[in-house]
Amino acid sequence: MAAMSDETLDATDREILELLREDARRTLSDIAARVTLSTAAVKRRIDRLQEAGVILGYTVRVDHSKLGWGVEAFTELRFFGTTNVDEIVQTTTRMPEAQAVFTIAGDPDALVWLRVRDMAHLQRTIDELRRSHRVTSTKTLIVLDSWAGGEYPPDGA
Amino acid sequence: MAAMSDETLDATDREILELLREDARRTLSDIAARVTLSTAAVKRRIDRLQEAGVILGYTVRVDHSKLGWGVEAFTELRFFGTTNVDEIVQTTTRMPEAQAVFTIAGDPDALVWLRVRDMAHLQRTIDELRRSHRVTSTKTLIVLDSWAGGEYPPDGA
DNA sequence: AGTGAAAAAGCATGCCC
DNA sequence: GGGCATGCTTTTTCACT
Repeated sequence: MAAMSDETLDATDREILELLREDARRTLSDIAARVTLSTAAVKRRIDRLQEAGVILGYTVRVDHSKLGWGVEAFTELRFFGTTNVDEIVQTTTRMPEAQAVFTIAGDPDALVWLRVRDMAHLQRTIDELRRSHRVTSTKTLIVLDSWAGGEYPPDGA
Repeated sequence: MAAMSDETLDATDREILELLREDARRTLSDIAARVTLSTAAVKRRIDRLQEAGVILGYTVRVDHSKLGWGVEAFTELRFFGTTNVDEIVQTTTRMPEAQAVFTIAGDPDALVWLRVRDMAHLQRTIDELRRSHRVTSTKTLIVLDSWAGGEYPPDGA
């Protein structure tokens, strides 16, 4: 939760993170050329970022609509007074339809990012959400279009 | 938007995608061993998935709180009757605080996923959102905790 | 589509500045 | 913290099944 254990990142570190965000498969030599450093120096920096927990891992970006999961939605959940938040997250995250789960301060209590095949599937998924917790109400926002990305903070930490 | 141009993915393709989702830096030989195929065969499948647009790219997962951007929120936006949706997305996506933007069917009109340094920064960011469009109202959900991940569809497309 | 092997590219390490 | 040189691993390509 705090800043980096030892030191704050410098401009080069942030540049490297941005390059990896764009394409995590960039070679060290490619990155090295762009930040005007040697491959060894870049590798040491990346290792340090990984060690410090700034870099959590690497993943592939997939076009889910190409896989037939073309419908995206957000469902706002409200619970009875004392519902265990961990329990919500635990059961929800096991659903293959859940992309992400956010517990919220205030109203609603949680926000679930869903990805499903079609509207019928969405209906079933929402029903499942309602059943699996002590839900008092849900509201589902159906996504028409989305944009994801965003740069890294250009200024320091 | 439709399924894969040529053919549907088989179980091995989905297994490879899942392995890459867990860790996009796995070597071909590592993947090959897990799916009991040769590295060359795995490479051709991955190349084909990329060619087909199923694989969009590779990215790094970062612990934003370690970078000092520890506050996450969703802001629901409502606009005047005829506001150009593209315009909303265009201007919002230029903000470094915007992680993602979703246009929504119904109410609200859009959902913006924000990541900011602190509450003061959140306030400024929401103000900016309100100013930059013909916004009639906003509602911001502050994230207490989040979980992201989720498996790939285990069944075929 | 898959395999196996050779060539090319990239990575990892040790040593020095 | 950075660079260079070197041995090792991985990727990439190709001929063959």
